[in-house]
Amino acid sequence: MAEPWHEELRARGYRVTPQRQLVLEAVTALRHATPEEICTEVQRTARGVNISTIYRTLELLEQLGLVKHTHLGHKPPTYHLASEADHVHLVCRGCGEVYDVTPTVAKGLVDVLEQEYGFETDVQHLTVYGRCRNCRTT
Amino acid sequence: MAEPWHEELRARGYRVTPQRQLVLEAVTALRHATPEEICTEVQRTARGVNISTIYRTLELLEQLGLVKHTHLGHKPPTYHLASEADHVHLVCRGCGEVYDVTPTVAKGLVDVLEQEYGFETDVQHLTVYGRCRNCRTT
DNA sequence: ATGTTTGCAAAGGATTTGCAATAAA
DNA sequence: TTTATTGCAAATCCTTTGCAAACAT
Repeated sequence: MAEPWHEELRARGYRVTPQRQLVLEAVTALRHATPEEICTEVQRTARGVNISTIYRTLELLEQLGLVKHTHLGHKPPTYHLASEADHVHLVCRGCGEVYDVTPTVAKGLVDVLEQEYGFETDVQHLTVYGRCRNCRTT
Repeated sequence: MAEPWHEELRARGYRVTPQRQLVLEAVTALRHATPEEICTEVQRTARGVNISTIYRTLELLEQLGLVKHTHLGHKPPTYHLASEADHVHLVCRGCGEVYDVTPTVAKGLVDVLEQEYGFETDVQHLTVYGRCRNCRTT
């Protein structure tokens, strides 16, 4: 229970609550989960937790730099741990699967945008849509 | 008024209405506009047009392949003409500006994903977040 | 005339907010 | 005790849907 982020919270005048711990655990366990899905996961342990608490907690955790969110197509934003190695998301239009791949795949893109447009790419938020190997053959 | 898509519509049993023409004109004029913004634009000419008509029309026009939509961050989907040359979107986190750039910037990325992961990239739906030249210097 | 399309109002899903009660410090 | 946090309900925002009236063909 002596997790480092507990002190981080208190130092900023926030409080460590069971709800906040559970949300962080859920984000850790689920990877790329929507608020709704996180809520369901949290409620497996603590039934009473309200969806609005989930939203407020995710906002706080993101502010603290513990989690991040991405927009994957139509669906609500999905959250994942910030500490996870940075990755690029591949979203398959066929099966809907989300794959994480190394940011190095985007090196060429990043370099071109930098040189040609002076644009600094946020690689961690890069999402690529398309068709995965499985769905292309079927 | 003898636009080619009019026949296309009728051929499929749909009807050519003022609302549909206005929506297409608005999408043409605005580029990357949300349904809300398109509605406002349309209403400058025809006040009575309802937002639900905008949604239904955009859905129809997209089905016909005349317009496409993209998800740009938090905001509602934005629509643009399908006939516009394909492009990659650069979204600046600083000023919110959306830049269109040639899909060739993604060649490296596309090739790597193809070779390493067997993933077929949908370049037209690629959106890159980051900071534009202006916002980096300021 | 016939069947599509529209405007309106109501329903829906996701997210936010106000507030009194609860719990962390 | 003090004040941040929670649960609840209501409010908002965006989008969809049902339906009768209006319009394109």
